[in-house]
Amino acid sequence: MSNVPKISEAEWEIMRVIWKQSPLTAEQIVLQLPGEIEWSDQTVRTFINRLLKKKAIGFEKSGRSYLYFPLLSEKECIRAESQSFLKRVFNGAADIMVTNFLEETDLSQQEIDKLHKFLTEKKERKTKERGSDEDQIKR
Amino acid sequence: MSNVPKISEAEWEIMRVIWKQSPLTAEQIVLQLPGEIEWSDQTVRTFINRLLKKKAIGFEKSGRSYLYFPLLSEKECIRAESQSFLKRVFNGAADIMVTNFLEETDLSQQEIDKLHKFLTEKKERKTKERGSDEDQIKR
DNA sequence: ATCGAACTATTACGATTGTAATTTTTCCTT
DNA sequence: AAGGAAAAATTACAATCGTAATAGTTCGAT
Repeated sequence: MSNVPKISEAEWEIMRVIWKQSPLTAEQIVLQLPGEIEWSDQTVRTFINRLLKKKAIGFEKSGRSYLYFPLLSEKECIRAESQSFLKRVFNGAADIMVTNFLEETDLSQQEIDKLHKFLTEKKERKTKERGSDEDQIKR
Repeated sequence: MSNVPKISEAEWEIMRVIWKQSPLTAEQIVLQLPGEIEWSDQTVRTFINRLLKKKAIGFEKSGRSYLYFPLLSEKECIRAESQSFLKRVFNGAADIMVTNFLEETDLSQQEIDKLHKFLTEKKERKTKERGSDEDQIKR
């Protein structure tokens, strides 16, 4: 499992479009790309082809053109990239990484609240779990 | 400001060593690399040279060899890489990214507590700040 | 059946990266 | 001063990436 190929920066843009909606033709993908991006059609098609070669997307024929759709889920790609980033930059220490982000990023009040609540829940869940964990260890 | 060059995965390993302690000779760097890494001396020296070219590190002569030291701080490199990762994978949304990490990573009780506390403090600080912020806006 | 527009596929090319080997320089030792 | 070991600098080479241009193919209209 988890043989996710490396998706390059440019390819991520393509994937994001396809994940949001699929299947799409190459032309539709070009149209759906964020406005800031100014790639020639050919460039986009190159990226599409590379994603095909990497089996990150697939296609089915439809008239003269192809309809592309994802073969990898956004979740698994995010997970793979996150792992790689974590390892590269933080040597794998997720908590340090999160702390750093919290320190460096200016989150809004709402965002902080949301995260705080999320952690409160996670704390509780974890506490409850502890019983069964120990059972398993003791076994 | 913030013209941090791109540090490749392999180069990060070198930087981590130099950040932990410097200045170091090339040989010392080789020795300080984590055991899992099995690069030939020449490979390491190639990476050192690339880091020199990128102005990520500098050196001073010492006998027949050089003593290398960082020109970029760990903090600024982490910040740059984090920004790039955030943009590439989460399209810039820091809160989503953190939530995702919290969901996906199996943090220990202690780590969760620490983060929870950190957020509690951040929440309070933010609340206090609000007064002066509004003052400034109202001004 | 044919021709052209629209698609896809192939090729290009310089930069960066991982991984070294080879060449050049430079102190230290004799 | 000379020779050699060790360090640094240069060169190598295939893979990936950004950025296209060009070549090949195919469907639809005449």
